[in-house]
Amino acid sequence: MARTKASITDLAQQLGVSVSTVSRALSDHPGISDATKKRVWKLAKELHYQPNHLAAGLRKGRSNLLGVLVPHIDGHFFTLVVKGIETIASKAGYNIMICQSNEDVAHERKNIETLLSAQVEGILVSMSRTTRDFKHFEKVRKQEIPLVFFDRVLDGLDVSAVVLDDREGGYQSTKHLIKQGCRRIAHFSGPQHLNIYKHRRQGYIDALLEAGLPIVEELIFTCDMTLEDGIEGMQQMLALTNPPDAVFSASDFSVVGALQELKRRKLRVPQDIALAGFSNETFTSLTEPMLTSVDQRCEQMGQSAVRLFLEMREEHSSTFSPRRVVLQPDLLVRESSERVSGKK
Amino acid sequence: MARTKASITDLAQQLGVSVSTVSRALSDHPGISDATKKRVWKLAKELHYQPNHLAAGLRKGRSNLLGVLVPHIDGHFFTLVVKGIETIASKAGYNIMICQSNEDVAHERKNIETLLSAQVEGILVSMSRTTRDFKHFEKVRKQEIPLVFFDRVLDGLDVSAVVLDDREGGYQSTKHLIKQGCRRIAHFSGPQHLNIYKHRRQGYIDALLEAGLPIVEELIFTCDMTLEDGIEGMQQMLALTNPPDAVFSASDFSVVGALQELKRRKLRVPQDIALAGFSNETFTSLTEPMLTSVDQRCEQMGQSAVRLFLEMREEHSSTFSPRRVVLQPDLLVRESSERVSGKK
DNA sequence: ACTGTTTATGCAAACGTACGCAAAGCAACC
DNA sequence: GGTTGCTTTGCGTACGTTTGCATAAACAGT
Repeated sequence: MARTKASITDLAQQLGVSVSTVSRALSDHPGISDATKKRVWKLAKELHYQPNHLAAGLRKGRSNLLGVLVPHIDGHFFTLVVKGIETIASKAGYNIMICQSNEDVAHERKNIETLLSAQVEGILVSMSRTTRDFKHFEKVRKQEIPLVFFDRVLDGLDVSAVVLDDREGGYQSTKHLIKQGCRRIAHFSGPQHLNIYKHRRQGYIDALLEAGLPIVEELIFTCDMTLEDGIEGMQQMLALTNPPDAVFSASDFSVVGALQELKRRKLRVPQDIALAGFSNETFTSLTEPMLTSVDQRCEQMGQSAVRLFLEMREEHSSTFSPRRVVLQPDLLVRESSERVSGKK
Repeated sequence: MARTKASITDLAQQLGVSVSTVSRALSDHPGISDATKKRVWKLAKELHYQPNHLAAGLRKGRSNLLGVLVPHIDGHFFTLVVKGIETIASKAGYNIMICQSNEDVAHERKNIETLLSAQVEGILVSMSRTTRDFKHFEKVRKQEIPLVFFDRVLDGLDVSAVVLDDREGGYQSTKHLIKQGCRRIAHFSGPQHLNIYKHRRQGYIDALLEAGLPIVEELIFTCDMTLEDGIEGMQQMLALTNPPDAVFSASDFSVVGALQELKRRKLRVPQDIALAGFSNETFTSLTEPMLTSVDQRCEQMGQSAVRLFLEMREEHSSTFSPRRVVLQPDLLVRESSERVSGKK
């Protein structure tokens, strides 16, 4: 019948009341008689009335939209973060709009623009790998829209962010390896302009120093953290006159590469070389031996990011001071690093 | 300075022209002189003017929003589908709004409502596990909003959908196992009210029949497809007086369970028992032996879904007839099922 | 000097909703 | 009967855009 959607005005006309009355009735405003409310609700059902959030948003100056900008949606990490974000956001009455930057600053810039036009009330972002400056984010600030970074942040920038204590993760892993009796611990690290890799490496260094062990340059392999990089890294290490007795990799993928190479050479893990990765990817508990790794609290990270946004929203922009949430990593010891069969 | 966002009206006032002129200048309308356009653009930059999509959408009756409703965002499959969706959608100028039903019909209903209020121009949905009827989707249809299902669909329903040819996937896997010399092939299957599992099982049956092999009830294990289920299933199979010589599992998780159980018992894969899974999860190429599996074309599925939406959008609703896209699965043979070391 | 065409701009009405401010109706009170 | 107070409703306007139609100016052709 009515092919075009019914609006609040249609309801008003058919009921012989004013639009305001209908509007208020629909939102269960106290100043409307129960009789009228019921009439309105009834007709609304009949006409399949569908409130228009765009219009409401325009009028109220609110969109109930939360923007999320990530490098990409595949993979373990961002997926879980997004899940955490969606869960909390929807509880708070927000819908989320997702964009991928594809690890490209240009895309990132465009995405920011898009999100702003969509009138999002806040933006949660993890920077692309190629992002080195902050200009395009300044615009967000200027509009006084809450901006929360997660995981990937530009260091030394006064912004709200929720991050993992990557240094601690690196520190704990390495310390654990030391406790297992390892003395020459190699480290596979990633691009150093990314805070996460820098910090994981720092943790590694701190643990070594604390134990009075030397920092050996040739034991640190910097790469892109793929599985293939792991294979290559392992090959390099084994070619040394004095090979390591353990590897702490800043990524689970490269540690799997290392594992494969070791197996190919019939070396035993952890007896000959112990392994520890980072991220607690699904597959770490499916390999043989199972891989020690660090859980990044992905889902919690997403949740915290939303909560941070909600807090910022409450505050007057004058009072505003960027907050930072640091999540504690969770070292999961598995077979690949358990040399001492002893109890904990 | 200007703490509140600048609107098109502000631009108009400061330039001493009408709003319509500004509006047209911003959208590069041909009927506006270059001189004026430049003036407008310049001031827009200066004031950090940000177009308001809500307002524009309201006026134009378009939101450029595409709703996506999935059971959950974690895991391999939906993640990649969403990635595919986002990629194509954003190319077509659409933003996506994501909701999770958490495998719960009640949630699903609420999500549909939310998406409709947000004035999405289409909805891409994969049903929750607990959804058995279609009522809440009827509303979407009534509003003449393109509705596209993917992966999980109610059978026998006249809706647009993009699905994998699950029967073919099951058929190919089983046929492959037969070709490898297996004669007693077990099947781990999932909830039968879900079309995907039903079809994979059908493919399994078809392949057996075609090869003149009997369908043995005790070789079919129906479960929830977790890793633990896989372990249990394998135990049941090995307890048979006449155990199988291969397992085709409708999920990669349960096939890993099976693998673990076999290893525990020191049975060799694929020599004693060959294994094949489904979904091509990341870990399938990281286990030992690597697992044969079926790729579901996740990303392509997302892309096709968007394309289907775009087509539906073009058509007059009168001409409208639901289309169905069937993607062909891709059998990936790996070590776990390669008994014949021969060339292909 | 007249019409006709082009080019550049403005007017005003929408889109669907929300809300401040009045006003109407009605009862109760001194 | 006038004042007060309460409940219920309506009027009008605003949110920021877009767009059909009208207008004005400029210029060409006869």
